[in-house]
Amino acid sequence: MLSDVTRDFILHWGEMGTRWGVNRSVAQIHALLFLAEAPLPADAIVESLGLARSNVSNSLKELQSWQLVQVRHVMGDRREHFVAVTDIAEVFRLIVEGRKQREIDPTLQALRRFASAAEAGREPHVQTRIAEVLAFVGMLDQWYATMTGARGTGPIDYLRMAQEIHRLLHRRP
Amino acid sequence: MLSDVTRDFILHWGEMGTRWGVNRSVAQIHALLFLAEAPLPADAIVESLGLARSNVSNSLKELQSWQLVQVRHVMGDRREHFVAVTDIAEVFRLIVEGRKQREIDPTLQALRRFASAAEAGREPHVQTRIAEVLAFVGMLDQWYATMTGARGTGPIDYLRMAQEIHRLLHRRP
DNA sequence: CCGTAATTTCTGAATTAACAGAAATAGGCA
DNA sequence: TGCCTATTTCTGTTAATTCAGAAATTACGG
Repeated sequence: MLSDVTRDFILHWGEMGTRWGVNRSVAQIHALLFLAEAPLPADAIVESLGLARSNVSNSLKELQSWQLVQVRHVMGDRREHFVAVTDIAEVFRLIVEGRKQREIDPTLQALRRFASAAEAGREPHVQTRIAEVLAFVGMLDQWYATMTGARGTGPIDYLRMAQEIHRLLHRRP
Repeated sequence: MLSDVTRDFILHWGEMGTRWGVNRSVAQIHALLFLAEAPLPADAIVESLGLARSNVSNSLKELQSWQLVQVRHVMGDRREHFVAVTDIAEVFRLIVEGRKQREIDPTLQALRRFASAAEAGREPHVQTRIAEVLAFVGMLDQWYATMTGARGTGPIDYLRMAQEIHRLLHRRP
């Protein structure tokens, strides 16, 4: 049985998921595992959220492909148990990484094709605009690589650092 | 009649839109206006993309609410013409700003409620996790405010700066 | 090697979102 | 005021997604 807070958190998370192109079940299961104290078998998820077994199974596979959820084995129990990454900064990183791989990278590819085609074409405006988009997305990509590549620093450290630097640069003379 | 590049760009943009929770028509219209050389009346959009007039009307309203598209009036023409923001960095900023207002801010509110409720509750794990999420989202929010609040600097300058600082800090001794 | 429990895959139903067309409204001009 | 054009709102349909249940597969224990 879920507590009120847990239930509300899961519902909100699910709702947010749908807005960001993630299906509700996946987001809810993720929220549940994120708050769970111990690894949960699929059955427990089915009971807690009232979803079909198959749905839970597919959603868990999806979450594993994002590396947000891992399988654990419990001694004397044949079932698989699932845990979510609980470090919120790491969760964030994994989500950004996943979207990058699935969407930004292909978009970069596509933009490069479009840019070539536009150069060959007869539309200076289109050529310029696409070149600018390409440059911008490329820069975001670089920036992301930098941010996550920093040895020993997670996104939180990075954000703190950026803030601090900004304060130094912009403090009143 | 659209050129091949333009058409492909619009299709790709539309596809990306759906992945990020934006409806296809809205994203396509945005792409079309983004590449357009001059302000376009709704009819022209209908013809170019083969959408229903009503759909175009609603989508334009949506885009205006994001400030991504503005209305222009052309002398001697009663119809409204539409232009998109073409500075890609500004487009990026507006999208982030929109999502922040519509989703992050309400989420922050909700998280604060959950955090209070969790404190009152009897689940230390839940309390800790939610507190961490709240802290992290709050930090992102701050960071965003800093990034966009920088006088005279757009996201591009900010990204460049961040990269440069990172290089300085991490260069081999 | 067979039986059982666990899990995944497949298929169809149901829900939701996107969209076109019709009807209604607003805005200007004679 | 009355007409014409542009635009929006409303409503029903279509398409896409989500999801449950059944069937199939896999893994394990005896």
